Amino acid sequence: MGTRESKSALFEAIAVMGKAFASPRRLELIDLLAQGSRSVEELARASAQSTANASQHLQALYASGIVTREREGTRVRYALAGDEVLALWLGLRDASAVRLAEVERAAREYLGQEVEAISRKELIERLGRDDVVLIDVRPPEEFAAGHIEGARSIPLDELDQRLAGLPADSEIVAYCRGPFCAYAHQAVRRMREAGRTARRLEDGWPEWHLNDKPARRTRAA
Amino acid sequence: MGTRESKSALFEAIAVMGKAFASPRRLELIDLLAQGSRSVEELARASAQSTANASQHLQALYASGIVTREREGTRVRYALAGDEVLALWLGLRDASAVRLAEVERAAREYLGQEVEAISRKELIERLGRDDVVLIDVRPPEEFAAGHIEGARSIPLDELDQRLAGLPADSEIVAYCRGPFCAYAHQAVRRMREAGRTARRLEDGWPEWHLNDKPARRTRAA
DNA sequence: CAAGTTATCAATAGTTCGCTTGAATATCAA
DNA sequence: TTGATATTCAAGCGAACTATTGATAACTTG
Repeated sequence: MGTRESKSALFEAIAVMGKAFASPRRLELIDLLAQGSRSVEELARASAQSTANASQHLQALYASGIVTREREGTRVRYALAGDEVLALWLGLRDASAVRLAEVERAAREYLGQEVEAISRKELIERLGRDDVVLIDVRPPEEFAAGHIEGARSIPLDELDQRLAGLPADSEIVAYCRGPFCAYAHQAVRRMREAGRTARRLEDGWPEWHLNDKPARRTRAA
Repeated sequence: MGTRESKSALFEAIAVMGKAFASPRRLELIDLLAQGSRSVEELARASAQSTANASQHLQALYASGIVTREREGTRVRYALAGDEVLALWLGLRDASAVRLAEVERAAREYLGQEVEAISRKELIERLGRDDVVLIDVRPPEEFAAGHIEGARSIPLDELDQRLAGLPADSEIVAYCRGPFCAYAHQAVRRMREAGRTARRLEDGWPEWHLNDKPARRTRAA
């Protein structure tokens, strides 16, 4: 009975997950978790908020089904709950960039001078021909948690010192956390200043990983 | 300058769209709009809320880039802003069903006794062989706004009277707004009670429409 | 232009949210 | 057990959100 009641109960239950995406702080945590699982303290540090606050948000994310958690000795490791959730976050991010001018504007300001990008498809081709050097400019922990096959880890901090070790005659492609992450942009700008031929991959690791799946989703998103 | 500031500005801007999905009432409006565009008053009536309240929520959805609107004489017609937005809503709905037991429970309670479903793929095959009768049991306005090619509009209200007009020897497949919409379930139950062979389509019109697109998304979701 | 519809606005009250601070708890290592 | 580290809990307060009500504005029709 109570058709009306149970219908609104359904929307209320779905909104529990929706609320997870309603706070900038939580979105930043989700974005970090899209790179791989992390402890509370790491997440708090990387997102520049207090541990207590990060912990609260992470608990909210846990309650809304967005993340899983696992105790590891004295720390607790949080991770995205699954690829549907990752797809949802990327979808929100991209849809907001399309529909909200303010997102586009903020992204442009944050990323600085635009640098030339290479598509996923072209990268795959050229990797097959061994025609390009692919570098992952994210922090080493994120590389360790997962990276594009064939990439070398060169964290942005170390780029200047390690640039000499890269072949001078190949084009270099840098990637990082995603299209709204500034690392690859910065890396490419620095390499070009140093006289190298460099571009950034249009996407980052999460997108690569998601699109690399054998059987895609059955239903939307 | 202000790298930190502009980064948080970016997440704040994205959260503007995220907030749209944080309220059950708004989700219900989005779900209705997934069937086609509607005026404020229609939406208010269909979701059993006051016009003023629906209007407020619709304005919030407009501000977050989820919907577009257009004045039509004395009324204002709202519509989903695009397929990315539709995909986002379907993704949230499905992800919440996977990750939140409460959503599953509420859906089961709302839908009542489960009825046998037919997959999209099988339906396409059998439609090709003219082996099945497909009926759309949504309200007529929704059928008019878009429907599966080859379907006949038989609103649930009229099913009992019009059942006699359907061939007695074919299987009948009913579809409605989506997997969480009760119309198709009810239709199939009634047809079976009347001695017909009937199943429901696993998805509804929005999913069909979205998956029918020629070139799918470039990036996630 | 007057009447009727449809949509929005404005003000309010109750509720929830978000961040801060300081204390409490859990685990590990010595 | 004690100390150290990582996480969570609890309380508080201001801000933001939500639904309600009644008034107002926009548009169409007669």
